[in-house]
Amino acid sequence: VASIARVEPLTTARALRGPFDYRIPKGMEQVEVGTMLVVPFGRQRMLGVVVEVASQSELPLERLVEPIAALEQGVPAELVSLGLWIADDCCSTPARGLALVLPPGTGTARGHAPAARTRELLVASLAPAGSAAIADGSEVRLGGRQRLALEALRNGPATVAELSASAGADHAALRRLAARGLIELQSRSIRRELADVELGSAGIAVRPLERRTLTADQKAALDSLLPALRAGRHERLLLHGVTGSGKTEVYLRAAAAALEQGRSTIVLVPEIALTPQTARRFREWFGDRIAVLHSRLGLGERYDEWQRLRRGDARVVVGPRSAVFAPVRDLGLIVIDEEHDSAYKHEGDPRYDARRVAERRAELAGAVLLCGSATPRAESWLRTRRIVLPERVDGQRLPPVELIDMRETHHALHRRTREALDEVRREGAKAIVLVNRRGWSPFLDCRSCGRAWMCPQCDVSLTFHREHGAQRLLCHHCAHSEPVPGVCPDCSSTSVARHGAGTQRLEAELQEALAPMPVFRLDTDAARRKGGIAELLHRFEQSATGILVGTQMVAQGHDFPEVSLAVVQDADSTLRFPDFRSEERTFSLVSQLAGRSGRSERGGRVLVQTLLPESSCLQHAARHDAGSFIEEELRRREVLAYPPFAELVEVTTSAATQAAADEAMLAFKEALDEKTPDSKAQVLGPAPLFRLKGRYRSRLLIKSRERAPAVSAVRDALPQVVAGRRTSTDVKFSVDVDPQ
DNA sequence: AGCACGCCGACT
DNA sequence: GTCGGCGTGCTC
Repeated sequence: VASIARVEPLTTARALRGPFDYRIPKGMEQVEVGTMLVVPFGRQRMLGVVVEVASQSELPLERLVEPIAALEQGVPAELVSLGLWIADDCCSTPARGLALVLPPGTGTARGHAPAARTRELLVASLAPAGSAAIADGSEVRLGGRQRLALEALRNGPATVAELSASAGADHAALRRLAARGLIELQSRSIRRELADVELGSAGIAVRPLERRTLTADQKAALDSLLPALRAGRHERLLLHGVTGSGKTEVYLRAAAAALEQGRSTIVLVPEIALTPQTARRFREWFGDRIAVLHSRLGLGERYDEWQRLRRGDARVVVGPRSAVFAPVRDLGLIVIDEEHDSAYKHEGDPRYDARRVAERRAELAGAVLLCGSATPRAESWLRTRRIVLPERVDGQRLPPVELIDMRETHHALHRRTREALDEVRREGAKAIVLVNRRGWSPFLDCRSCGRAWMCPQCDVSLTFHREHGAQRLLCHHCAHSEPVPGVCPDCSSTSVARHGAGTQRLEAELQEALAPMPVFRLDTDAARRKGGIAELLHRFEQSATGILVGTQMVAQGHDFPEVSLAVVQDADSTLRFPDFRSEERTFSLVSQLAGRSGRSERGGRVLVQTLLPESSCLQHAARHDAGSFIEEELRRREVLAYPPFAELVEVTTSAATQAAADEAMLAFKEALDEKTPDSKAQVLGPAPLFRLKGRYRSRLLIKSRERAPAVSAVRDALPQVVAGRRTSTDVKFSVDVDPQ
């Protein structure tokens, strides 16, 4: 009789090694893999997920306790194993892996799932005794952290999370302070913030499909998928098609074919902002069998969509990377649109890659994986069967790309670029200008003593921002912001110089130079304002003429037929990045932007400003030759033993001091060496990383021919160091398998 | 991660 | 003596 439930408690602790066994009482029916249980755990009660149901336990039965309750809503078993696999694959914890697949609204909170739109927050405030204690500190004995916490609270109440960031005070320290009556702790119920705006390009009209019949290429692509789709056989396919070659049409037909077999489809897009427009295309075909799933839906909405998918009412889901965890019934197809996009990599713990998760899920479900891109990753090119869509559906040619040598120029825009923009104005057309920097100027210095303005929390220079007359210096890595200096604090000189040009400055300069043509700015600062991206793009589309200035966002997925000129202001900004993927990224960015131009009747052109016009990735991009670029890139990576010919695992430590970060890293490296005495894995570093949000960091890179042994060595060494060695408590480890 | 236990320095 | 910070160990 199966009466034991193996449960993973939903806690983030690294040192905790589950699963833990619980005795299922007679009355508690329907406990299966995926059931969520409220269980007693030590002195606490905690939410956990059943990962296995067994008839026996290694522990004597009388040591086991019974769950307190079972939640109504659980997780499909298929997703439980996917979550646990991610935990392993990314060197994370079971709880964090499982958190990815839980029904919406089921946090990692203790107790029971918050059904209401509230969450509990522990808020600390200074008690009268505490204020007195600060006034004459000598009267009370306090630890360093406690003193810091008390002092921080003088500015008003704060949450535990805030205090641990500012004063390093943890729950335990605060509870002791509370026990002594120096502070008060209150559990405050706060309303979960709900997205009140419809996201994405709500206002943008969908152009009717030019053609509902497939081109010969599209048909060939589809035909090559159908056998596997109909047989329920796992297969991977890379659809390599230039911008405008009709990849979406192939996705639609493939999803329709899956649906004919009674099977569901997951469609992944790189960004939430791209969800609505893709969802709309699919809705034309599939009506209300479409669901949309992303983190900015309100909790209620998200829960409803999740339920519709789980019940099988909706059979096609569109969303960003997290939609790969959609609880669909009978998965038959996963589509990954713009598969090269780095947004598919999740930047929190676990640092999963939705493309890899999709591969795994499709494989387990016997589903077809269909990836599409105009600029595929070298990895996919090498490992996936490929089908080419060489022509644009409208029969137009790709626009000519011109590389402009910036070595002789001191302006942000070359004379030829300015002339081309002026021509756009005269013709009443539209242009897109890609500027890879937010703000006005990326750095400031003092003309007389050379002082540079840096962030006090991070080792980066502050960016000068100027918008609507307001000026600030901002750090792009943390929330730090300070007023613009009038004089240099070191030498009292009043001559402070701003260097370089960002989106704000280009916007202002173009506004002046090209008046009365309207200039629209698209970057994260502009997107945050009311209306957001959608409204901005709508205004650009509605305008008869105009310039769209912005960061990478302008290169993505929005089609404007009247754009006849695309400019990359500084193509080297991505190339200068010290990273083996920088060439691929640059190639892709230039190609994507080129795809935005030249759909107009007057044709189009692309200008790429660069200090390195002879660089091979720009040369290939100028010829629209993705194939040769990738082949060359693959040869280079093979020689240097980079992915896909090797696997990289990046381990980072962070701490309040460099010494602590380094020490922890050395301890880890020792533990790792013990795990892999004879391995062929190469351990590079540790090397210090630049300081971020007040935390000093250290980085270790492990390079290995095979992924599994490297990952498992790291996975074994981690808890040993975290739990065993007495590295100072505030050291944090972070592991990134296959960093982007 | 939480939570309790127990060691040991600091102060009555 | 006692108070309280801080290190250590455990959770089915």
